[in-house]
Amino acid sequence: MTTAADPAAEPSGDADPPTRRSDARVRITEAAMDLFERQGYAATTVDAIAEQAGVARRTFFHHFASKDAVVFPDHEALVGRVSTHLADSSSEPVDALAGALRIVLTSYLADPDLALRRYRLTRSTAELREREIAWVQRYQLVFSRYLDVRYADVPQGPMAADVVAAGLVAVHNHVLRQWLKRGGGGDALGELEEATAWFDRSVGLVQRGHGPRRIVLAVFDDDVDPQELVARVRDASAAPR
Amino acid sequence: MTTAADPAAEPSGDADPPTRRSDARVRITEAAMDLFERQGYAATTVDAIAEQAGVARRTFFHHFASKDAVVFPDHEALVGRVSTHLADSSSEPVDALAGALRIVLTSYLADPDLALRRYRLTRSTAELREREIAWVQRYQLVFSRYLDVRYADVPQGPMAADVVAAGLVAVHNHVLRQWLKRGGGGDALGELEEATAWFDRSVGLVQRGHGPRRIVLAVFDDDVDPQELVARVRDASAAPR
DNA sequence: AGGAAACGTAACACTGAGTGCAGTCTTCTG
DNA sequence: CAGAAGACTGCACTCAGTGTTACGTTTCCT
Repeated sequence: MTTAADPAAEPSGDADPPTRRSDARVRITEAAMDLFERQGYAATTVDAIAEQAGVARRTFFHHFASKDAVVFPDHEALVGRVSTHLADSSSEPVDALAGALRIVLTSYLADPDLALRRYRLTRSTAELREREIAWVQRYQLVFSRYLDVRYADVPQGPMAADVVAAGLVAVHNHVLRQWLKRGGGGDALGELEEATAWFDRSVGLVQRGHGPRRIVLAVFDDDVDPQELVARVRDASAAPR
Repeated sequence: MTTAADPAAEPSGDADPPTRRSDARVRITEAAMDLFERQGYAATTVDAIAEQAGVARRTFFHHFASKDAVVFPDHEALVGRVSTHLADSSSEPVDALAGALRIVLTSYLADPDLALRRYRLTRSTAELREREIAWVQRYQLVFSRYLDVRYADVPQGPMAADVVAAGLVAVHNHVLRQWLKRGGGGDALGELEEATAWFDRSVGLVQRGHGPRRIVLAVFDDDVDPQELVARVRDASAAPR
């Protein structure tokens, strides 16, 4: 069994000679996803994946640390990209984090088909769900550490950092899940933008700029021109803090 | 090996005959924690645990579904207690959830020694950390489902439910972690109370009572008596919504 | 009390994930 | 072309987890 050196699978009609650089990794992921979907995750052995990929069993474990890692092949790289984005960003904390969420969501949107297959798979397999949760926690930890520094001076800083990190991750996951549930349609990135803005508005912890939330006490004559009153309130609300 | 029926371990000087109901479970957990702490989690085999507990290997798996389950023996029951608490509670959503957090924290506080041993263990073992995160997610899901119903009418209801659930879990974990980090001292329950109150105050999503956040536009004559102005503002702020 | 059901425990055999190691083949480079 | 680097393979091994059957004890029912 595991008949090695079997050059059978090459469906894509490429003209160039078989550039066998490291397509093994790709073949393995495709074979794995295919088998997982058809037989279920638990019923698929690593042996079966290796055989279908035309690869030795040991080679599977050279590319992926475990059977479940094949379902989330590049999360590690994504965490890295998010970290560097935050390290390089100089904008307001919540804006930087919103940018980080955008990076993550975009990576899902880049291949909707794969995202949906993974979604169906994780929905049906408790083990994979746990693994995914562990990944999400990685992002949350990165966020929390990032905010810890910026919230150093505010009263409940470290706790606020944890809460805002958890909240923003929840926002992202909510938007992503809605998108997945409706089969990948609609403007998920727009919804994320809207959702982060909503979060920013609704959660009083965010510390945009500096100082506490403003309260404007305006005193007018009771015969003030209504139009002028509206204009003044508008200007005061829109003014930079 | 695995010398069975070895009635050696009975350190507690009970007078009654060895009521061998299910002390095997207790013996297993104690043996496991002991070996995990001394040799590390990965280096301890289930065989070794069973042998030290004076029990057959198969018996271990009759009591615990997996090697890691022995570290979190009664989380399932705790999730159940939290669920029923929420189902029975008729107070304001956030108060009910604060009560749920109190239940969870109290269960840690009930046995500080065990909590601290578990903490050290999970800190040093990635596999156990993942498992713990999965448990936390269970609570968050229960919270989120609970809030989903109560936030059915507000604009961003489902998302607010996710965000508040995540935030409250983060609050709990923060308080718990602080308590664990300082070795189990101080009034953790009091801190939790304070922290949930702070969350309630700071997060505008909480929807205590009903209706959106108020904006009061007050118009006064410019020769208003300052004391009267202060009094009126105080009364307006303190008024029930 | 006698007997049956329920349960905890035990022993055995088996599958399958993951690891360590030693060796082979491919490919890139001087 | 030789040689180094790295990808791939084969094999043997450990250990987690499962299914099954069987045995003893406890408990509960008649």
